[in-house]
Amino acid sequence: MARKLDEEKRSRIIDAAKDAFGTLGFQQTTIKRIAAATGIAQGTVYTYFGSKEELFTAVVAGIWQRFTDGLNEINLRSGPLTRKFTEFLDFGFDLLVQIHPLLRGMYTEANRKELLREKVEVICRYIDELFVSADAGPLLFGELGEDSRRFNLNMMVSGVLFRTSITKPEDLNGEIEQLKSGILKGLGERALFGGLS
Amino acid sequence: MARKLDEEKRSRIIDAAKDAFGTLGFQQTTIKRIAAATGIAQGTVYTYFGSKEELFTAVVAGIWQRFTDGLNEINLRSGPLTRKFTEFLDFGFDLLVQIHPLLRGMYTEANRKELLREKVEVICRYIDELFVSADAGPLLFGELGEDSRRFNLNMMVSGVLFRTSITKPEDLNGEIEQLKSGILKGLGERALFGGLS
Amino acid sequence: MARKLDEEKRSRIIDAAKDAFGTLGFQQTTIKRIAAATGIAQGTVYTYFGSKEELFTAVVAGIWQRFTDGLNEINLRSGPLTRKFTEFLDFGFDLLVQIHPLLRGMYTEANRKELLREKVEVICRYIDELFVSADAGPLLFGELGEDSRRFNLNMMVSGVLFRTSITKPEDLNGEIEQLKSGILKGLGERALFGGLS
Amino acid sequence: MARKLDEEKRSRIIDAAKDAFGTLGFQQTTIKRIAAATGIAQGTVYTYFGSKEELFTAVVAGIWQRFTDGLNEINLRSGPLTRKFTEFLDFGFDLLVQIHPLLRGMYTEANRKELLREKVEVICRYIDELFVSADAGPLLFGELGEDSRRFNLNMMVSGVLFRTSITKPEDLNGEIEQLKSGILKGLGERALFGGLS
DNA sequence: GATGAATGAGACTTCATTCAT
DNA sequence: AATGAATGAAGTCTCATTCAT
Repeated sequence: MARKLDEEKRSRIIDAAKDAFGTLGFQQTTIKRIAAATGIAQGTVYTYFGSKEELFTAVVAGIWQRFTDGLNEINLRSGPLTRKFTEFLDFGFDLLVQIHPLLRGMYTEANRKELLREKVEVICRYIDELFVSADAGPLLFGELGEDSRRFNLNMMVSGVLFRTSITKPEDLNGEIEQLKSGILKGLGERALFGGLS
Repeated sequence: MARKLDEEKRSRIIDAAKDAFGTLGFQQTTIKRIAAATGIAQGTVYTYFGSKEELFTAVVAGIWQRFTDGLNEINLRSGPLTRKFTEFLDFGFDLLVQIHPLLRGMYTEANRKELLREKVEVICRYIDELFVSADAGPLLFGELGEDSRRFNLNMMVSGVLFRTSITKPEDLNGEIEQLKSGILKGLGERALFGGLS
Repeated sequence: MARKLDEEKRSRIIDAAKDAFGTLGFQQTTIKRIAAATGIAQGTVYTYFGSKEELFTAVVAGIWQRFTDGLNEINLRSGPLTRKFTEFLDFGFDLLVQIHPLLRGMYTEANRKELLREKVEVICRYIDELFVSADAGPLLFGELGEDSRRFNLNMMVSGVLFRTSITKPEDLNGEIEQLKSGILKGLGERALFGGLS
Repeated sequence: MARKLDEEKRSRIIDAAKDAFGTLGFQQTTIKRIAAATGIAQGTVYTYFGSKEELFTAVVAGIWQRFTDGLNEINLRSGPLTRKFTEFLDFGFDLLVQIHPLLRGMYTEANRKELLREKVEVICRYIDELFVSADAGPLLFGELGEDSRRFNLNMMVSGVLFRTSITKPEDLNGEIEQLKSGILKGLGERALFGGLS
């Protein structure tokens, strides 16, 4: 037998690619750089991924996979809404830190934009159901109707992604803290007004 | 007279650049294309702008200038909050349609990100003051505290920009209609609940 | 036994290579493709042939071997000139169909050209002897002297190879029919003029 | 005004390309090499020719143009068939020396093959008309019918091209001498037999 | 011996920028 | 000041060959 296709190497490439795409965006990232960061030859990247584009897609797919896996796991747990939502926030923002560098790269081409829009939709639906199933819809945005609630939720999620994507890596942790506490503070205030737990 | 000629040529370059950057993004836009669209020689672009990057910045600056000019003008008008805000929305989204293609290009480099963050801040402050000075803060996001109101406002503005930037040009008008009506609907519902006008 | 396995694998490689070189030419043929077609690993090709070039040479050598074997066999048969020559034509053109795709690859490098020149020489000598030994030299190109006859013969053979090599695969059979009938028609007409059989 | 597109530079590129394509074939020839031989930057080649393929085509077109120009000029002259044909031979072979390196490159791709086949057709027609209009058809290949005469002529022209394309550059002059004298000798001998001048 | 992943040189082409005219 | 040809660095991807397994 010859050397086997190395799952670990594949994942090292993805990691390096994630960093690089993140730091420089899709266009400015070079295969050379990714290869160097992985410690392999340029050509070897093409053993694992057919093209730069394919590599990018694989990076995004991997992250999203981890995200949905995490959501499912959280859903299986029992516990009050507050805890579930906090867990969701922690998990989601943790992952966002990792996605962060990639977000920018996703604005660029039509198909990737579509990808992103779709993901946002999924996230919003997840959160909405979380609250509605706990009979706590108003916690989200007060006594608005369903449409308005969903609209505001979508804006909120979109806003988080936007602010994240225009934040420099070194400021990211601080920014995320602010976002989290901003969200939770709003929930808390509404709970006060609405007498919800 | 020569000066006037120059200014006019400079602005023709900026116009062509705006279109091109918009259609293709920063990276894929070539100076050659911009020059051709302007009807001048490639080299001449460098008489007016030191580099592609500088040209991009100038394009953004131009748009922003028009935006703040517009805001000031609206402010000078008198009228009820509702009308002012509607005018603001109309004006802002109109401009957004024009910026739209450029937004993407602004996520890419550190300095551009900072630029964008700054602009968002300005917009939020403007809206907040618009409502607060009309004594209509709660219209925005209910009876939340000042911090939460500002946070939600920022998320809303960020969300609009995010959604806009992941929308394909051909879908843009529809998307903007949805955003506008979503915003106004929320305001309307809050007015009902709060008995505000 | 091991030896036998080897020989068989070697010849399978040659067959795949013949097809590949034929279809795509030397440059565009990849070792990977040949390996895949053979059902072995890329690296294994190098166990049997030192380089792509060497493999190409082996392919040509194999074909030529079959050609000379065929000629010898025809020579051993008895029969009138006409029949022998027709058999030669049929056999030669049959093989040519198989070589066809390779011909192109032989114009490229100096050593291969020399190879080709040499083969043409052999073919011409064979034909000339066939006719001369049957006392039918004039059939070939009329009452020309020996030198001229040989020259014309060489041109004819060269011409066949040339026309073949600029014929697209899908037109090859038609072209060969034309060449054959052109050759035979000439012989027939000369036989009429010269009263030869 | 800026530097003008330089016709002389263009032709220097073509010359360098002719040599390179000839020496190495289409595939192995690199733009880098051509640029270096011309003494310009690699990128500059693309100012004059859109692609390597386009450059190749231009090279061939240029040569063919000179060829047909030459034929027309010879046709305009008056004089006996012998002189005209000798002039044709001299001119044709002179040019062939220059084409020589390119011939190989023309066997490779379908469209180029078609090109070549077409050119051969033109040449044959020219020669045939030259002899027939001088009422000297039999000089070509004896008393054969029209079809056979044309067939043999085509084989002869094809044969010349074939032999030329498998001749190494350093042997080319010798080879051409042999081809010329072989052709002329055949004509001479037929003239003797047929009593033609 | 067989395997096929790894290598890395190198190919074509693009394009921001420069600079001779 | 305007022009646009020239530059050359750089990018993605291919592939013959090597070599660890």
